[in-house]
Amino acid sequence: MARHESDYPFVYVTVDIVVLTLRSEGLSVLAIRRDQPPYAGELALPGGFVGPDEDLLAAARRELTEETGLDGRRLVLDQLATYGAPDRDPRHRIVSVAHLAVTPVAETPHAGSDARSADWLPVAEVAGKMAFDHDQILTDAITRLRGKLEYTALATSFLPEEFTLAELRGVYETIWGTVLDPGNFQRKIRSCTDFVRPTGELRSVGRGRPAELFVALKSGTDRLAVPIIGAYI
Amino acid sequence: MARHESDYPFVYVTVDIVVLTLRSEGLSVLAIRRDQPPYAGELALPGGFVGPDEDLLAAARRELTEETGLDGRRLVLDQLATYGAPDRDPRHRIVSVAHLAVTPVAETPHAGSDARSADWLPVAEVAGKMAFDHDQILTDAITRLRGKLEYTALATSFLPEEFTLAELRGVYETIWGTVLDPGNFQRKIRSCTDFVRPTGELRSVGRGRPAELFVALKSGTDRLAVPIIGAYI
DNA sequence: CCAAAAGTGTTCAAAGTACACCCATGA
DNA sequence: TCATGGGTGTACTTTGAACACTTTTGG
Repeated sequence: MARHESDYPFVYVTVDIVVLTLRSEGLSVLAIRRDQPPYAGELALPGGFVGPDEDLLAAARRELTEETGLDGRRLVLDQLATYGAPDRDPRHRIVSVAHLAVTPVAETPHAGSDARSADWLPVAEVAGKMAFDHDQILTDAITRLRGKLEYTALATSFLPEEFTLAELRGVYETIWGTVLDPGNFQRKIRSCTDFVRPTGELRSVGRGRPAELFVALKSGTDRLAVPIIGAYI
Repeated sequence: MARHESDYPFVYVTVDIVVLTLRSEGLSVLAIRRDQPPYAGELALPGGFVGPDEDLLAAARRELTEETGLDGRRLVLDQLATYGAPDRDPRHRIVSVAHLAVTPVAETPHAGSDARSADWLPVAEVAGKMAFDHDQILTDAITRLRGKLEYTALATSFLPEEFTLAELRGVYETIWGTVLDPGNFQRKIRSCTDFVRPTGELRSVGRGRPAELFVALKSGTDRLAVPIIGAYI
């Protein structure tokens, strides 16, 4: 602080949100198609300016609702990282606080202001095609997600309130890109006393023995006492 | 983005840096005593405004040098989190991007502009006594540090270029607040092929068999193939 | 020689892995 | 009854924890 702070230029501060969900096509991200320049017509993450008296997390939640109409109640949202390269936006100096959100099988989003469309797109499909530095933000979000699956209850945030262990296993398999042994997975999850709880009800899906239903004991970002698998990859 | 961005107010963006090192008193943080209001005379983290065309990380490195005179070369620095509660600074709306830095046994810092003094203080001594939301930032930094020791090479950043395994073990013991078995630690570290490399030289300190010297194979924030201990706490 | 710290060996327990096997359902 | 997915049993392997023991120095 060599000079007084009023000598320093103001900066625009925005929030961007990487909303992830699982669909039949795999891990998908909520992307908007920009209506206005710069990058008009290109894909981008939902986001917008932080209000003058607004907390960063509140701004992220508000923007998400405004731009996509997604209901924020069962949504898990927390801060990812902040991106502030001087040339990341061609118009102004904009520092953006990126957030990571996870939501259960998604309602269809509807485009809000400033966006031609808002849609779920498989992450493989949008990779390398986003405006600004949003490709980097998406990459960082997925890396963070893979890590968080290990030591938090985040996997349950991809599922509805009640789910089977096969569905939970599918979350890990899709996001980690691995195949997990159903029997060992079952034992591992049931042995964690702070992760999920069986409801006692059963659900029959097509052929096969009906599966027991479970509910999550923790919210998405809460830490588990024991990590779930033990190795990244 | 309901309105055009120029309708939105500007925000001040700063960087704050939690610089940590190990001294005889334990884990210590670089704290300045503020010269100007608000919070004049109180402890705070070094930090300052981001320049108009300056990257966030570059701003953190510059501020650290300006305010404390610390040489940034062997310093490991990366982003921690961003703090933006509307009332976190009584003067203006300030969003601060906090950074975590780790440095080997420290030179004495000298106070720079806007600070009466800059000093290493044990973290237990400053806890609960800092200006703004800097107590929270410090707490978050230490939590992050404890986690990063597990899966990155960060522990070596607390040590000079050459160190013994006993010194490395001391880093983990101090920061985790645990006692580790010297024999098991030795085997564990030597079995990681991507963490440290013995130089072949020995160093004798007081009594006891001389210890082999090691150098780090990775920079502080690089991920290790195998986590070091296996349990947080 | 003795104390102290470095480093190695050995044993035991816990956790993860592989896979065989039984259970319950729909077609 | 057969295929399919849920769930359990079990043997094997790997990893970590505890601790005895040897090595190498300074006093």
